[in-house]
Amino acid sequence: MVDVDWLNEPEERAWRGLQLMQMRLERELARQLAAESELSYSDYLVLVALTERPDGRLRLFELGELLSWEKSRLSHHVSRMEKRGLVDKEPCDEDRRGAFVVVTHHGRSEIELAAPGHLAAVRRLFLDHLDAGQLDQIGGIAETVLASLNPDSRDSDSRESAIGPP
Amino acid sequence: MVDVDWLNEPEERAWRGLQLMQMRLERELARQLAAESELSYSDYLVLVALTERPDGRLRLFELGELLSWEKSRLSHHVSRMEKRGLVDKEPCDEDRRGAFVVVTHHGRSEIELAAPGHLAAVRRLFLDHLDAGQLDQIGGIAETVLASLNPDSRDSDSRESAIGPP
DNA sequence: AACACAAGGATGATTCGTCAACTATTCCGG
DNA sequence: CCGGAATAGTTGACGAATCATCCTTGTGTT
Repeated sequence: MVDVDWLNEPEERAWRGLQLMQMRLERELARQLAAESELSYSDYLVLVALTERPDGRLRLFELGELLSWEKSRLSHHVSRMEKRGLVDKEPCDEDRRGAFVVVTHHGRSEIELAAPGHLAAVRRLFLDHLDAGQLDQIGGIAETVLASLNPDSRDSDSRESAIGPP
Repeated sequence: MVDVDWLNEPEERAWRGLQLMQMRLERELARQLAAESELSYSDYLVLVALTERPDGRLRLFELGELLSWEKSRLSHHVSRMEKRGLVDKEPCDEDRRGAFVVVTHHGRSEIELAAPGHLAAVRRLFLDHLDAGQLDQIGGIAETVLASLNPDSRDSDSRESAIGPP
């Protein structure tokens, strides 16, 4: 009825393909992690971020920014992980509102256990199908798109609320 | 400690970039849909699949395959959509176990209302940053990866359970 | 100093997705 | 025609994500 600016064929192929691919990959990886470790994919991402730090610790809000997670999700998730002994929460002295998340021994051993299988799966399901040029293409595209999403001081879309930006 | 076959730089850039990009895009699109319509992103996908059919109807399992959703998720979601008057469920005569999902008037009008804004967002956030070559690259990569994921009669990874395939 | 306001997090209700188990029908081999 | 398997879909329980709200501490203004 209404005539809309639909996607043309290559656009649709790229967009839908990407979406479907991503969903299937994540599901497959989640499945693999669940099967071969005690970690969910989310757990894995948190632990990766932490273990990449030399001291294995991050402020909650830093972790949230790294993962692009909402603070509420992060708070809930970290609490669950804490209950399972994968991380600890420690108060922060410099800013007494804040807290650190610290990976525990158990957390480290779990991710060291999980990583090889996970990485193998990432290769098998995804990376192995790409050549170096494609890898680069993807990397570049992702960077571009992410950069455009990022609020590098942008007013996002405060159209009619452009009343009082001090 | 354990030395694992970590991703090298271009691999990591591509893989993490893609993941992050996808998450951010979906969040942004979900946000946009929520703001400008009554539909969630999932609702939108269901309605697109249905309205692409000339008769606006699909068997549940067909819909499930199209979206790559688990049947349980689909069942729950369609029930919720039915309660909101976006779709109907109709029994199937040829196979009396089965059922059709049919888009309603209301469903149609909601998606016709939502589509322009959504497509505009897809363009603004994603497609506009790509040239034709990149579009093609992405499409091809997605196809390849999806093909390798698909169980075209494959035994997936039944390694040691290769005992009794009748 | 006193105030409002922003930032870092936590919490509880609700919604959504997944898992396992279940019903009903159809398919197929004897 | 019968009995077991596979298929279509539902259901309930649980884990996970989101939303709005709230509490505490920092920051900045006057």
